[in-house]
Amino acid sequence: MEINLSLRIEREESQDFEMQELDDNHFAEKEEASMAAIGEVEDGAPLDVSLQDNHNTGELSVLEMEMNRMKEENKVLRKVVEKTMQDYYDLQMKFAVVQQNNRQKDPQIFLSLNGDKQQAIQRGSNIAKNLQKHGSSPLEDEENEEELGLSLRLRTGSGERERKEEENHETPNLASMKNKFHESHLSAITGSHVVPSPNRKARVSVRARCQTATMNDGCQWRKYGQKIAKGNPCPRAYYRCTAAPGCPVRKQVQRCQEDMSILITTYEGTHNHPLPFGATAMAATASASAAAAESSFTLLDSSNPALSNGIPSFTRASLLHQNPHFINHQRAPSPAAFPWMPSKLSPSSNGGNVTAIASDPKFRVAVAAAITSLINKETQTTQPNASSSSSIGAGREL
DNA sequence: CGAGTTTGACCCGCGC
DNA sequence: GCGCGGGTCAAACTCG
Repeated sequence: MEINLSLRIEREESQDFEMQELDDNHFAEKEEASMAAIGEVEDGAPLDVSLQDNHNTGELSVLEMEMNRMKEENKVLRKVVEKTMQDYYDLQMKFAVVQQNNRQKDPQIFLSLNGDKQQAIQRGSNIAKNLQKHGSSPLEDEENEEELGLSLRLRTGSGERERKEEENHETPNLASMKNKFHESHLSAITGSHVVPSPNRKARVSVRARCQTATMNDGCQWRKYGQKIAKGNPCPRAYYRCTAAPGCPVRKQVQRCQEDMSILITTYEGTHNHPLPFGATAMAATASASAAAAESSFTLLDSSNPALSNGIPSFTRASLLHQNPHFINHQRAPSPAAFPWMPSKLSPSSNGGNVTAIASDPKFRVAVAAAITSLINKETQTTQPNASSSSSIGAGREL
């Protein structure tokens, strides 16, 4: 199974734009008010002292009113940001569950963020269509990824073959792309021949336009090796997660040969410790993938008491690994709980690319669209369940 | 001095 | 069996 999450991020973040617009309005209004005050002073040619006092106090009151209004708006904006984060986290949890349920049905999931919300929603409906047609072709993906700001690919297939496919994907040429196209369609037609291996590890490949050496994903990494991979002059760097001792998660970072501005980061394994909120976005998919691999064995037993509340225990366990607050609050952890979290949950904060993505309303729309299409498909093929309907609700709410 | 990076050596799987 | 290539190790080095 391969799930492809592609996140398209426009350079101009809408929220930033809105904030900017808001600020501009404030400045315009403020300027207007002060200009009006000045105008009054200028119009009133004889400058009486008491009159000037009146003007000063009037200006002060106008400014105070402005400040109060700005405070109110700041509060509202803060609430919006908080709600966005909370919604995203909830969706993330639900997505992991849904993805687990669909692991054998859907070859690819494609999320995109590009342009306005309407486009995102339209793309969301395209997702559903693509899903019904065994997912978008690799060629389309390739074309799409050319436009990408960031793409997230999740795979749970067995090691070497997929690794080679990934190599092909990273250094595409016409022949290999043709082969891949043919291969994927063949496998889609004849059914998946990827036999789950007990030793396989979940791999999540993220492609992002990034000028820095590595993408800031909220985690703590230590470099342990570097290699020049064949066919790519750019060295591949190997990182190990050092956020907790013994954490098995590793990542490989390599620049795309075709476009040096694209950074390909491949994550492997599941974190054995709580993650900063930003990092959970990627870890959730990796963990869900790992859970899917595990489920091949644990779910074989229908009498397995692991299932409760519609959430398989391993899924909940993996969620708990990432966030111990899941049971108690089912929402984003407070910064106090995780001191390394960025204290300001604003899209423009330096908490990492993922944090910015997570708080992007377009991302929410795209996630909602993808989840909705997934669930729609699921309800068509299987019986509806409680988590699905709640997810739909969440999706619609977004 | 501890943590992180660099880099050559080594291990292992795979194809021929 | 051998060579190749990807992945990892570990000593040396750097940096704060």
